[in-house]
Amino acid sequence: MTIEQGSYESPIDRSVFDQFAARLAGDLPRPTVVETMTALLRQEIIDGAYGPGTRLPEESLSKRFRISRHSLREAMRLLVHERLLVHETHRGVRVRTVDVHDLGEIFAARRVVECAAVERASDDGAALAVVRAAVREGQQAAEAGVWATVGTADLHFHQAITALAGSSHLDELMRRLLAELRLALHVLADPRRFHEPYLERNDEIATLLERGDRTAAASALRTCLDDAERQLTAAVAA
Amino acid sequence: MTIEQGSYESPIDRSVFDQFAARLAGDLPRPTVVETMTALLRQEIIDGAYGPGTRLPEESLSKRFRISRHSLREAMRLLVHERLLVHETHRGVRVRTVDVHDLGEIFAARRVVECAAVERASDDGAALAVVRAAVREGQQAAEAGVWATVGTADLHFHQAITALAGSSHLDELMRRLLAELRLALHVLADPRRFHEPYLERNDEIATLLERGDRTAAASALRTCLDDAERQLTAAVAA
DNA sequence: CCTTGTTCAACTGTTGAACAATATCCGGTC
DNA sequence: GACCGGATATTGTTCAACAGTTGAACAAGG
Repeated sequence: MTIEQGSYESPIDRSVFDQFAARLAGDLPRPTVVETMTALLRQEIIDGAYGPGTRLPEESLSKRFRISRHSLREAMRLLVHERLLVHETHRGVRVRTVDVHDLGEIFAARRVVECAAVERASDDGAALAVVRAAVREGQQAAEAGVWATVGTADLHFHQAITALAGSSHLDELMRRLLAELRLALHVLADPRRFHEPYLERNDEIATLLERGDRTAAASALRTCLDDAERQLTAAVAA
Repeated sequence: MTIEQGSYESPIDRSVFDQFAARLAGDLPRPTVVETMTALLRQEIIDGAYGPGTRLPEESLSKRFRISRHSLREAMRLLVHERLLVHETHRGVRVRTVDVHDLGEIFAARRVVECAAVERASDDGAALAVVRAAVREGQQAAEAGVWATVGTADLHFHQAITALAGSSHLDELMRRLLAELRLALHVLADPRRFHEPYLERNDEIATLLERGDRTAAASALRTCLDDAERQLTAAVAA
């Protein structure tokens, strides 16, 4: 996997921006330009629209979406804060590249948070139902053969696991960790080979949780995380 | 405790800004205006310079520090992202007010993270030394009678506890949780009465950790957190 | 008395232009 | 090929301007 070092160029995309703004406007008042831009950029980045390390020059991007440099800068600053972009003074921002060390830190945090969530899970039927739903989401995507969606479902599964702890702060932390992790997922050569085994393993974890056997669930979860870290580390190192 | 609803006004303070920038410049190249402003505002907020709910109008603040509205906006947006400020479209930003519900969420996350850190602590002598140092910092501040510093030392203690997990992500989460918590600490009528008992309790936890008795340490820590939450909840509710 | 416009001042959201500061590229020199 | 100076491109920062909203004061009407 080569590292994309160029910078993204494109003609005017104001329509994409407006469309995204409309989608955000689903509920409350018209979203702000900065809010829209932040959400749009975030989506594009985690979708892998700009390979790791890609420069995002202020002028081209602001022209592309027909927004001012100021609004764009505010949006990018937020994404830097979320660790999806990295910023160097007078050198601009680039899409974050997740290296082996980063992976280690991500999984270290995940082990603590997810395992704790499982061990201390309250008997919350609703929260467990979300876990089960994520498992099914993955199985259906697998039947349809859409392996990218299987990957997304796997992230949903772990987000649901975290939610068992009932802490919005931990939910938010996991949201960011998984977004960061998704950056690394783009380097996978064979998504199916990576994701498929976890369908059954997640199913088993969900079943153990439904039976109330938290210790066994935590143990299985920990093994999953260890394996995933090993595989991803190998993939990223290559 | 009355809730400050006014907005902060003050004459020009460019000197304060420059001084802070110089302090930040200790190591690397001259810090950016936005970086400086973010750090300065963050410090002022957690020091309680602007009571909870205080409005921070863009124009007065930017004039006060002689920086542009844009730079100020970027700084404030970051602090909103850190949950120290809250933002409402067209209504500006206010200093966050931590209510009883927020306290519950903060402590729920702290219980998970800190207890997990203690239970899974590696036998890292350096990390334990930091814990011990925080205990001593509190004891010395108590001897000097500076109870605000005792409170700060207590936060350092819990930060050091979290560091036992060896995860930069968890360290960062705890940094934010404790910053949020500090907002609530300002409502304490009698800091000494609140902080003093924890000097000995923290000492005991550190001792248990040094002996390698993680289970007992985790148990003691959990009790501490429960008590602190109860006290703070009562204080905030009043 | 309460509710419903109406008006106005204050503030935020957003943009464009301009200039300073710095990094990067490029050609010349040794 | 390594080092140096200047041209160029980007980022950092400010100022000025204007459209949109909010909040409050106030008038009109039931």
